[in-house]
Amino acid sequence: MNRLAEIAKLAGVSAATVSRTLTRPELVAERTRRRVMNAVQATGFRPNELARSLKQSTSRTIGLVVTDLNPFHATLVKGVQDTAEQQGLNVILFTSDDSQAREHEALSVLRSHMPQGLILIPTTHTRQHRHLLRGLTVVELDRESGLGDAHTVQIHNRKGAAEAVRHLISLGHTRIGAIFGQPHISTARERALGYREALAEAGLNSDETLIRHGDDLEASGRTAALELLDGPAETRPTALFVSNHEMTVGTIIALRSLGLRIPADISLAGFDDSRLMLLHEPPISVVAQPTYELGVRACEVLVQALKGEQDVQEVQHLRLEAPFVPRGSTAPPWSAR
Amino acid sequence: MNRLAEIAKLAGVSAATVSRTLTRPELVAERTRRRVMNAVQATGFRPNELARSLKQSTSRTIGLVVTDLNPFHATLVKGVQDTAEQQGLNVILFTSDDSQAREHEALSVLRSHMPQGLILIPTTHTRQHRHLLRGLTVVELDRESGLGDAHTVQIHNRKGAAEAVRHLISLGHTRIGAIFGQPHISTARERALGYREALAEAGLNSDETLIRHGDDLEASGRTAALELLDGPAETRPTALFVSNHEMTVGTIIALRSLGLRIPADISLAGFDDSRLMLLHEPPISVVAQPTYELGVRACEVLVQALKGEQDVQEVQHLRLEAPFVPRGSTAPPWSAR
DNA sequence: GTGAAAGCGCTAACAC
DNA sequence: GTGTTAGCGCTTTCAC
Repeated sequence: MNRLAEIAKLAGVSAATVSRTLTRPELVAERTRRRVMNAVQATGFRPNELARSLKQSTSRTIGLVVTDLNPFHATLVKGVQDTAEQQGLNVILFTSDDSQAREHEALSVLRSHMPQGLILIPTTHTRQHRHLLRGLTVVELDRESGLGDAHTVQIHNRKGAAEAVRHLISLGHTRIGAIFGQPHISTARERALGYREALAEAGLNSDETLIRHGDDLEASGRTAALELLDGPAETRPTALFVSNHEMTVGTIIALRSLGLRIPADISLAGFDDSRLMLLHEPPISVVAQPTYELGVRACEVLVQALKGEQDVQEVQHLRLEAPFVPRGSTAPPWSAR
Repeated sequence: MNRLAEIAKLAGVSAATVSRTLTRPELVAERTRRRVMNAVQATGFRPNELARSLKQSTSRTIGLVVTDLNPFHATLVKGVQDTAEQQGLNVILFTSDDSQAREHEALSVLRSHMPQGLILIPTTHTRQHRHLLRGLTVVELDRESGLGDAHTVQIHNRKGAAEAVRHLISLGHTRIGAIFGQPHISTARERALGYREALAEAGLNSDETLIRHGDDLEASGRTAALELLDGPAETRPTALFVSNHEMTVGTIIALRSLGLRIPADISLAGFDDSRLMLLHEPPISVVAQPTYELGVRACEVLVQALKGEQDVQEVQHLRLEAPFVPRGSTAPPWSAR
């Protein structure tokens, strides 16, 4: 006998009535409802989600695919999770590591779980996995893949980057090195645009030899920084703008290994705030993403989209502010002299 | 028509044969198998996990309940995730925030998903949720709740803590303040034991006024440190041992606000390594947990337990080494003078 | 307002 | 080796 039937027997009603009591209590007479609820509470019964989802052809589950699980993503995930829980949604988590195979697997597995929707940090492979997203409500988080029908929740990347670079320029820097992520990722592209925009405004022409593209991981930040600083002090950059957290960490390590003092020998502006950035001596100036809120908003957008499913729903494109926070790591050039 | 039946029609076989081809291909004739696989590949078919799990009364899913989602947990989760994926297991993630209600909800929801097993950072409430774990293979990670039938994967807390304190003693410290988590949590208790053990070995009697208990969050570390250092320099501790990462961060912040230099004015030994600890100036001496590996091992223990389900299986209790890593934050007392 | 019955998509006896 | 059939535990018409 299935579990629902047990409760039914206990309460002296049919299985259908138990089900109704649990899902649409207004359809059930007050007295019956009470009897059923008593039986439910006494046994600690909770309907089998799998059976329910199978029957309804959709689950109370959403997928969350992140590209990695560093502190930035952890905060993102927490924002999504907390919000999802409030909505009675469960989260199945995947990490794509920016890999084609893993993203494919994640999306494929996910489909077989009939999720209500999906929150996804897209990768450069997402477009070719388009078919795996068919019929799913998708919210792209942090980056965007260019798929027209997905909602997006991002920050003002260009603006944030421009602010940081303007700040460096206002301090008197003219040779500002930059380290971005891979150019086919939207965040990297937009942040690079902001960098160029700020330079152009100031009448500085952007020198391509001062630009590097890493892969958003610490090691590539280190390598890129070492390359940028591999030259005589007279010609090398007097400031660096690094466009994500991990690569900023890599840059800090590189600067140490070169014995360069921040900001005396070189100014550093990073991206993504963290306690590391805050507690570093000196504290690192950063473009501070509202990370937790990004997660929350992504989930909210998803929930809203799921609710209004019937209506002709507008695709939402949210952009949150990511203010530049000047701290001790940025100072006028040659301040050591 | 259900999706399996579609494939069946396409390949000119019955649904059962498609199912067999996918789950136990050795039972199907070579030729048939090829025809089925063609149809499967052509359509990108993947069986509905919900239906499969419902039928089999168990899913290819495991639950993962963490107490929070800070960088330490993120690494733990990543270890679990990566390993689970290799085993074809999906992870449903929950955060209990050490709250009774949230842990209850997490475990209750989880049950309704018929997971194969559960990896759990237990809380002080876990024992009273015992009934929600019935029939589930459980691996307790990081801490232990004392439930006899759960596997556990932890570090040598006592040993790690003792090493750290011995190091401080060997530097000449005799008044060593300590900040632990709540004493009803196993890690806090064990680390406190290690602290006392090291003091006892050295013939130092442990002074209860030098001990504080926080809640493993940053703010409580800050508060506790401020309390411990609220006194004349002559009587206050010359070194602090803080038994988790977040509270160590809080302590660093407290020391800064008091204008105390590390290690000149006070030595600091923390728990849990991170880039923050490493890049801090000076780098913080810590008991370094093998965090990622803890996650991996927890998942491995779970998988192994699931495999050997039939046999009378021994309950596994793993303890990994957490070596103390001395760095610049610990030095002889009064080294400033 | 409630019950009977069908069926979500799959797997596993059991028959052939 | 393969097909037929029953059923996992629930929800949802459709009757009454």
